[in-house]
Amino acid sequence: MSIFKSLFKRKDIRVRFAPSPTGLFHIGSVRSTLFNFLFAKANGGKFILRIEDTDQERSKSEYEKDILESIKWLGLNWDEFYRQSERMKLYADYIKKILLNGSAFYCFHSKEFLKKEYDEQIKTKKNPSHYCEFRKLPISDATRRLNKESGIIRFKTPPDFEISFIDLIRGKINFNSDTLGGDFSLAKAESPIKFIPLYNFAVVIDDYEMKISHVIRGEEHISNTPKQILIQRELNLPTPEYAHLPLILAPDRSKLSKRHGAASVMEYRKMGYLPEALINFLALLGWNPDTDREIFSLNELIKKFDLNKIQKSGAIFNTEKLDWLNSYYIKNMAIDELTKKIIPFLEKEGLLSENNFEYIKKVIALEKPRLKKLSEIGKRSAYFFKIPEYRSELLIWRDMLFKDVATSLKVSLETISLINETDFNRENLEKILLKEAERAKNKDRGRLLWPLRIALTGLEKSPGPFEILEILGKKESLRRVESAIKKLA
RNA sequence: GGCCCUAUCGUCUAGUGGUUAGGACGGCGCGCUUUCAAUGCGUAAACACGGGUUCGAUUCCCGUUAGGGCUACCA
Repeated sequence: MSIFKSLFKRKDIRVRFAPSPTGLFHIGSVRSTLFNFLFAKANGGKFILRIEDTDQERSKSEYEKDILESIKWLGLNWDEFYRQSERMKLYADYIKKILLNGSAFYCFHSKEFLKKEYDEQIKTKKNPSHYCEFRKLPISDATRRLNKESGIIRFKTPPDFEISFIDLIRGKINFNSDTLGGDFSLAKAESPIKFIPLYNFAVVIDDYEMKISHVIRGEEHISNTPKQILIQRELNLPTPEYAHLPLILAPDRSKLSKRHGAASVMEYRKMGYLPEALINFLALLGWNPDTDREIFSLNELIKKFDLNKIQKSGAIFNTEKLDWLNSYYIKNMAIDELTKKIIPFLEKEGLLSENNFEYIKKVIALEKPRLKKLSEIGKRSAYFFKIPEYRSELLIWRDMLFKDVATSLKVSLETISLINETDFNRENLEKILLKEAERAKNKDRGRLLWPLRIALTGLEKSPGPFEILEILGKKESLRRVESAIKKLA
């Protein structure tokens, strides 16, 4: 392809993400959204969000809200927005057209009849299919009948017809029309004038009307593609380029779903994952940027993105790597920004009686390197916001006795109380306390530092005592050491 | 069952007709260290199987096996 041609083509790139609002915005959907977004941005094209809400029974506005909110939170903003329920007239026009040109017809078989036919086919080990005898019913007769009962508009699937298309990720894919299940449905007809389009039909119309150049969607849609191509042919519409993304799998290699724990984006948000971590992780799941790097911002992903580097096989969603990326982004986030993001998590646990931003900031700075998720903050740093509770046995370091611990704490208490408020910082505290610790038996620093740290935190595992002392301040620190000594008496 | 898709360490992946098959997460070990992290260093770990093609296949072809998707008046 010449440079001229490729530059020319780039102008017309239009892709879409087309969710149906029948459930929460799922991790698998994030990757579809992301790859569409990246492809559009990488090629100077447009990213379209289309809500496929033709199924009135199952579509819920709360789900649409969840989808929009999730996409915004991830920063994958769309250029154009459509809702299928607002385009019914358009579909009706196309339905009339396809009816008129004779490639579709009204079917009046009842659901019961269809079910019976299906069961019979299964029983006799035939492939389920419905080649409908209503094909021959004249439209005028059908229209009359429609005044009394509803019908279903079906496509006249041609027999033994080869359909093939090039998938940008997988190459050429072939289907025979005989394997499509017969005369597949296009729309419901509730009256001679009221039509409700079904998935395959609405998709074809919208992809055409929205001038979609590339359909990038999940692998589960491969088998819908030949049906859509058939409809395009009868309506004389161009076929877009197709790229079917591999699925995201649960650890047991099945399709990721709710039963594998959290799956919706908002749940990940609640668990304290950062959008940049989620995006970085999902981008690298089933795609690689041709370098050994692991960390990519959204803009870097746009620069690197290439459909050809997408994997063909499904990828398991591996929480450990997500956690690693999340902790990376937490460690590298500016402290003010991180503090703002974490405050709601502290509030949720009722740890913030007053919002002392500078104090919280110091705490966050200290916990930053050991945080995998924002939601861990409460458990880790509660002792900064309330008096810790713990068993006195926890104060014991190795083979120390209670009286040794009491002595050790008294040394700490005296040492600390000698330091001026103005010099009460980690460097000074470390210098002076370590000097004191050197006097301990076997020069075992733990004899002084372990009981001190427990007195301050009540926790077996925590950051070092010097930093904690500085943040807690002289007064509060002394109070906690004193109360530890009392505990031992 | 039928149709379709897929197959490199446990996981995400790089890679080539001839490589010591590379990286990352996780694991393990060591260093630092009062504990926990962070961090540095090191280490174990893979070409699903069987046929071809070829001087030579992890790489190309065919089959087997395994996994997945679809098989609606859902999308």
